[in-house]
Amino acid sequence: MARTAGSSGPRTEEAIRSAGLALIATHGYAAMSLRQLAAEVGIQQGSLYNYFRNKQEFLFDLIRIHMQDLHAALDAALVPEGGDPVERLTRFVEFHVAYHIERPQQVFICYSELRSLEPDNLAVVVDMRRDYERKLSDILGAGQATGVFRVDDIRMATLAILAMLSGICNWYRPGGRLSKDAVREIFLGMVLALARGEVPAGTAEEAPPPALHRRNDVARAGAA
Amino acid sequence: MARTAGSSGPRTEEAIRSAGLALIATHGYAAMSLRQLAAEVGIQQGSLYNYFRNKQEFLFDLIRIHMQDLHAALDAALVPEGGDPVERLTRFVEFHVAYHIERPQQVFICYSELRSLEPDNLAVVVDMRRDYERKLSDILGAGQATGVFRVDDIRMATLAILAMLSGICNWYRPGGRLSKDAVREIFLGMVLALARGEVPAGTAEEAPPPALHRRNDVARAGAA
DNA sequence: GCAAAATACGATCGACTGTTTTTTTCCGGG
DNA sequence: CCCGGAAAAAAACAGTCGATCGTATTTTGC
Repeated sequence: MARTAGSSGPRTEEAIRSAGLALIATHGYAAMSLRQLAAEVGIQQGSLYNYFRNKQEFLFDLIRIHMQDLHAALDAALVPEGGDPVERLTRFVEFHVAYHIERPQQVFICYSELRSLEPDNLAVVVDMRRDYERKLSDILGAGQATGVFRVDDIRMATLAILAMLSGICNWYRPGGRLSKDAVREIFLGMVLALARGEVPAGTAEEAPPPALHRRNDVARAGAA
Repeated sequence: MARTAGSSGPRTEEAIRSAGLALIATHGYAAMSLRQLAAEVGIQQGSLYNYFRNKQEFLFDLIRIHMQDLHAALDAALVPEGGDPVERLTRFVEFHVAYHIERPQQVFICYSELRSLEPDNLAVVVDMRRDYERKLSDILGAGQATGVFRVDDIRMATLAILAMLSGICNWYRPGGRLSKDAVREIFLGMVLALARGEVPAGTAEEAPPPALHRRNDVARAGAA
């Protein structure tokens, strides 16, 4: 036998993609064998090579396409460009949480399988991620300029926010205690609190925050 | 030839452990071959089996021992048990950042290689992590009771804080822009801001926060 | 200095790996 | 109806994998 009845290229390609996503997310790229993947799709292992040149290209495509989709979706969520920084940060957080919570497997792979990418492929993905981070940094910077945000260090705040938001994928399960909407609003509240900074009780709202735990004195102590 | 001159069990064991840590952190558990590990240590592959029964046990020991050390170190950092919640949270954050920033490889493995653990071993590690999380939750709960902390959901705040703190290991490099101490203080400030919650400008400091972005109405909308 | 334990070698096992090639069959457009 | 290209099977390749074994040598305790 050879070509099976009812076979269709695009349909098989999609099946390979989604099966590969699940297998890599569950067992990891290195631990997923192509025989396992083929069995999941219902074809022979050799036939996979009608759809990619090698295993590495398959992983890279999976990651690259997700990152491209992510960028496009974020840009769509952030138009119109106007709005004050609080509103833009709100839109960013609500988008990020909603998008990631729907695609936990892709997100997990994009973080945990970077080490499985060959150097050239890794460089491409790292650049895309840096662009994404910058979009958040720009919002924080704008809010810092108008005074609605008070973070010690914009770069640190960017990384902290992305880490806590992306971490949702590690524990959120549909049907859990909280709905997706609830999780989104709770995390939005925490991000806004973080961005607005420390305002200890008893301080007039327009007064600058006390020096306690603010950096600038210690920040460059160990800079290279 | 057989036993080599100058060979010592404990010394080899430590060499295997540290080489394995680096290899797994770099390439992943599945991608690390025992031949690679043995070559790094400078012994033959079969000799590794004098130090563990199989590859899985090696990974499990690596993770389990780290978690045990982590717990012991945290407990030591949190004594005496007294102190107000802000001080205890400060101690927790400063400990967590300092401890994790010194052991990025262990931390990375403990998060990313959980999927490589066999079910029984995984259950042990998950339990240990839950205990660790609970210690942070208890601090947040105490602060919530006295009113110094105002988070919408203690469980979410626990996960958010741990995610943003542990994320430091993913990007911190010695000799970077910020010293370890600076990173620690900046993240402490962000955690405190997050825990103290949203206090919009114009609100009296003792008045309860406005309902905007607070949960309770929406939290159980999709609960199972 | 001698016996027992510790340590490592070196060869080997069968199973599995990613990949290539050839062959067979089916699908879609003329 | 039929033919070219698409799709999959089938078989094979050369390596590598984790694991086991008997054996040789060194270290250690007495």
